[in-house]
Amino acid sequence: MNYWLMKSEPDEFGIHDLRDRPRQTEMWDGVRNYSARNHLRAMRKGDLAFFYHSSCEIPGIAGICEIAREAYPDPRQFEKASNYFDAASPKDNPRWSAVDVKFVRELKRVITLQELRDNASRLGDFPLFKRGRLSVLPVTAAQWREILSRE
DNA sequence: GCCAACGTTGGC
DNA sequence: GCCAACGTTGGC
Repeated sequence: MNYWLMKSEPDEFGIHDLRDRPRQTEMWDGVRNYSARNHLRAMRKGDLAFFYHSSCEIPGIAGICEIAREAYPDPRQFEKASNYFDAASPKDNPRWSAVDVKFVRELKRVITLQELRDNASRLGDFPLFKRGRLSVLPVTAAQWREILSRE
């Protein structure tokens, strides 16, 4: 099993929105960055992901979700009215992928970006700090455990 | 709202 | 294939 971190702006879609969805499941669409997309495609059903709140008052990890459906073509890329429409994406070889995520639980408290930074040495090479603004990124099992131990 | 850090695009 | 210009992300 693999671990991931997925970013979302809580004003748009936060961990509570996922919790309140029918079947507590939602399509994770709109990823328009190739390395993030490649991470989506590497996800397997049952993998776990940190649900990270970005662009908000207190950025950090707010909950845990599970990959409920593996990568499939993101329907938004073909919808002209969508912000995520991509006229250059071939119908027979869609450029962008989505997965379905299912709510697992909220964390007892948000583990903030500040706190993660303060403990960077214990996390080792953590892509959240480095690879720019990637919205979907891998987490090692050791990092997963280390972060949850702070809860 | 600013701006640094990246990623993407497109001219050459 | 280089790289400047441009766009986006996301913390602050």
